[in-house]
Amino acid sequence: MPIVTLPDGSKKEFEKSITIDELSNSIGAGLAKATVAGKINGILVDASEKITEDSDVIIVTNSDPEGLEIIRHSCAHLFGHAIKQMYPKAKMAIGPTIDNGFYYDIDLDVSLNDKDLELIEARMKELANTDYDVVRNVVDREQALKAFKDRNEDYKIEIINEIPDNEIIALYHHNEYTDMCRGPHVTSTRHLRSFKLMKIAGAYWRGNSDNKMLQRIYGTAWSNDKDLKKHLILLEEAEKRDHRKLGRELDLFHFQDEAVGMVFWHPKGWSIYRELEEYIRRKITKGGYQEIKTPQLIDKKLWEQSGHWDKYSEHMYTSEADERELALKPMNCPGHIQVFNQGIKSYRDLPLRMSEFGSCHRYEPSGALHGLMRVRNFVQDDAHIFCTEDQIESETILFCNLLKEVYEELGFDKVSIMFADRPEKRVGDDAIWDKAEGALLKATKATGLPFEENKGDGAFYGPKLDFYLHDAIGRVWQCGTLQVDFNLPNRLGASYIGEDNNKHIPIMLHRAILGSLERFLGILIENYEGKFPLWLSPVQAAITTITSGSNQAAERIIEKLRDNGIRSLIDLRNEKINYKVREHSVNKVPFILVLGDREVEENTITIRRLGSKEQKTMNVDECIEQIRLESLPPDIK
RNA sequence: GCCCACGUAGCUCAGUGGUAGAGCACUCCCUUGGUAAGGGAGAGGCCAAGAGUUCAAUUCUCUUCGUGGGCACCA
Repeated sequence: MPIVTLPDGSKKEFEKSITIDELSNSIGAGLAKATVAGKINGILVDASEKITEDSDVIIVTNSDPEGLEIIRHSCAHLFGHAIKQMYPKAKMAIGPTIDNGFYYDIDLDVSLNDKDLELIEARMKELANTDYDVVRNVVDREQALKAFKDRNEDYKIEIINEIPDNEIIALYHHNEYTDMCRGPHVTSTRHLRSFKLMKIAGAYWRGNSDNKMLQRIYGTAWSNDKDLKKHLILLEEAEKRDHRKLGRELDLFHFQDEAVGMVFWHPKGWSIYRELEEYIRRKITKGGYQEIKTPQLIDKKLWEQSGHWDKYSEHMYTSEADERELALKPMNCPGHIQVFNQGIKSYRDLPLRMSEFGSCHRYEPSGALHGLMRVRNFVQDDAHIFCTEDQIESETILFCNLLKEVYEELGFDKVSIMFADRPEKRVGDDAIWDKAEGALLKATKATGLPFEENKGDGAFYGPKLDFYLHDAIGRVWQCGTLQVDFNLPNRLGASYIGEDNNKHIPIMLHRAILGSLERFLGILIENYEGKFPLWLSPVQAAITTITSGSNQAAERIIEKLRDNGIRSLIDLRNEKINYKVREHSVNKVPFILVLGDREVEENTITIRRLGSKEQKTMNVDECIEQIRLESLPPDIK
């Protein structure tokens, strides 16, 4: 006679054991309809699970995040049901949930295409609409093995053999189709209504590139059609922001076959790039950094000494001259240590902050290239801080503050931080790693900023903090980084004379705020949808005339604009004002300045701002002064 | 690098086993028009590259290169 305590504290007593479904039925029809699972004493279970004794019970509905996750997972099974009907030879691998949906990896000798996806989706809908019951069945290992052996499901068998003995094995039966899962799952396919198969891709079995490549089908699933539609619209929005598309439309940059993965910057794109670089240069100069420049081509020997050759030689461009083997630098740190090593350094020189807008080449795998986001030649806003162990903390705090300031000024208010510790492939012994991790962890805590841990994701020479910014449509990008390095300075012979008059090896902090400037520009383009803040806009003002009668006056005004450092263009084409306004609006020019007879006579100009239809006529000099002030970079304003 | 798809004018895209078409952009002409496309004419393509099948290939097949979506990689 179980007594059920609900989240609101109310208690219900029952004559005999009841299932979650029965419980919600006893509360109300609306709730029963929405019930996808339950929680008994905090443990998530199927809605078919029996409550046998006094328990705290939470009913999980399709509007709960956990309920949605279950719907997504069950959709993966529904996909399995459909595909096995259509392609009985398909072998099912894994079908987990992911953000916004699910995927299923299958092994199938024919390759599926988009048309097939539509047909499979239609079959899924058909099956789901029969509202069949999904039946859960706990079995022992032998039964599970038999079930999948009978079905030729080699991958499932492999998975079963790896399930620990103390774990229960549950089968979920979708009529004739059977899948294996921890669950929970929906008890009826009536919950599976709002889904769509999205795309098909290759994926290695178990994520290992030595294994067979399977076909992965991605789907999105929601608890109702409204949410599904909302998601699809969001995807369209993201597509509109695609920096590759905007880069072409706004004439910012291009790529071509003769230099794969390397950017040809056009005047407008390069203008943004330079403005951003200058901004960072001002910020770090204020922060006590000294800028340097080191060679592109450096003898292979140095890369061997630093350990990069060993790890990354396949991803380095090489060249030969004077019977030397040279490599294009893939990063700046070894070069910076060479600069540090010139002359004898004292502890009084530390912390020494050395920065470079370092152009690096990396021979990235062809499949990794992606617009500006992943290129083979990029510039880092790189810097290395040579310091003592004691200075790690204060330098970390300084850097975190600087980084937050920069992100905020660039329009990113939300930043998250990840602390990554030693990876499997690494240099340096464990004692050094203990020291480095301990120091960085202590420093990170001292910043007072919230952070999460990311096990095993450190650089091969030291632990690191990664900084993630959140963009206008909620996407997250890793840009900034701070890496503690107890290894490289030693490998490359860096030292300073300490207070005790002995030689010491400095610690090196590798750090970047934007990461790759190319990639960061890509992020900015997408974040602002090409509508850059005024100070970054490649063209800040376009001056256009109503008729050719005002052309001379326009020429005088653009000269004044340029004298005031405002990036401007003049449009004297024999076109109607409508046409010109449209074109400059499409090109996302922040200020459209219109000059007609009236304005010329009164020495005024009419302003139209991007995104507004409002017109404001004002004195020419006042107008220029206003634009000038408004277009100052955020750190100068 | 791996799997799948794609590659036609500057851009967005039609199209066909008999050497190509639209819209926008571009050039010229008419138009001097007050805030998101005025009208007309013209020019523009080795249909990604190479090979094969065929009387004939932009179209079919293969290879290469590139792009896209994923996977793997990301110092």
